[in-house]
Amino acid sequence: MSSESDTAEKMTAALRKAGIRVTRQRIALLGVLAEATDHPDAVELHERAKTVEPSVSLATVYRTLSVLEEQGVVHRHSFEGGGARFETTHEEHHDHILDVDTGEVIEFQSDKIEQLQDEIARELGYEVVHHRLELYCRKKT
Amino acid sequence: MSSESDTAEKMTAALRKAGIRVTRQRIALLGVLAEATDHPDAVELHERAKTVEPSVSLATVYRTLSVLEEQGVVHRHSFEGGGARFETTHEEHHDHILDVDTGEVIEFQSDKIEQLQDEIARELGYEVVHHRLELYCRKKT
DNA sequence: AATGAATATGAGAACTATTCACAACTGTAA
DNA sequence: TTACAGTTGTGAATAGTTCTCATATTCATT
Repeated sequence: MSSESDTAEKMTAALRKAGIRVTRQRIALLGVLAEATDHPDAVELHERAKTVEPSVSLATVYRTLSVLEEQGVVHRHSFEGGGARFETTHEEHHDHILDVDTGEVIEFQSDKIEQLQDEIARELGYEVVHHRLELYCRKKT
Repeated sequence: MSSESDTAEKMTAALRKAGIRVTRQRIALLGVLAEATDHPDAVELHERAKTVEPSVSLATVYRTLSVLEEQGVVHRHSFEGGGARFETTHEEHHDHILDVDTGEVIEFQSDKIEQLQDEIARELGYEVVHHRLELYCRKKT
């Protein structure tokens, strides 16, 4: 199991390797991303980053998130309602259950579904580049 | 197999039954929705509706689409990139493949995937209210 | 056909999430 | 330490959608 600082360092290394500058603002954002266990949006990440590096602007948060997404170190999700939400890619691939009452996000993973997706695409002459699977659920009574 | 006017009439009936007024603008929109075989967005639906009823405004298109969604006669999709796109609910439930190169939308249906989704949710103490499954694909070479 | 009351409409302002333009600043390789 | 390309904050701009409000329309009742 890797620590938050491990995760942040790995992301930093990925940036350096790609010739992308590691600025104070980016360090702050990488830090909050690494320690986030939820799926925060850009405004929330901005709030958190400001406690570390008060100068960070929201525009920079957005710009940096796009850079990080391009570098493959964060994933952007667009769940129903509200803006995009982010998480680091240091975990295994997974999809999401959204609790429609509480807004809670639960991660799950199903090889079978992934396989079926590939099969369906293949039969239609396609290959899956990426997918989006979200289950909007309610707690069973 | 039902005709476009059947579909439009069913939608009209649903509105009447719910005590919702059937206006010229709504008739125009229901018409274009019924005959659409693609997945148009609000602006596109507005264009099409204007050819039938020139007075329709974009605001009314949006308002009516929300009403129709509440009444369960249209589905709203938020595919990656761009705004919401709509289709009538007169077909069987299905999910979508999006061709990442051409933007083409292909419909597919998989009972197995649906079952697996229910299973996964159930194991975690949830029941699926609705889901979103989109495969972003590229044509196989 | 006329009435009336609630509902729907068009126009444009407002709003939300995000990106852009640009002048000033800063990380990094030399 | 310098040089310069990449990055930043600010505020303006954009896209998609919803809201406000005065006017117009639908439709059940007469």
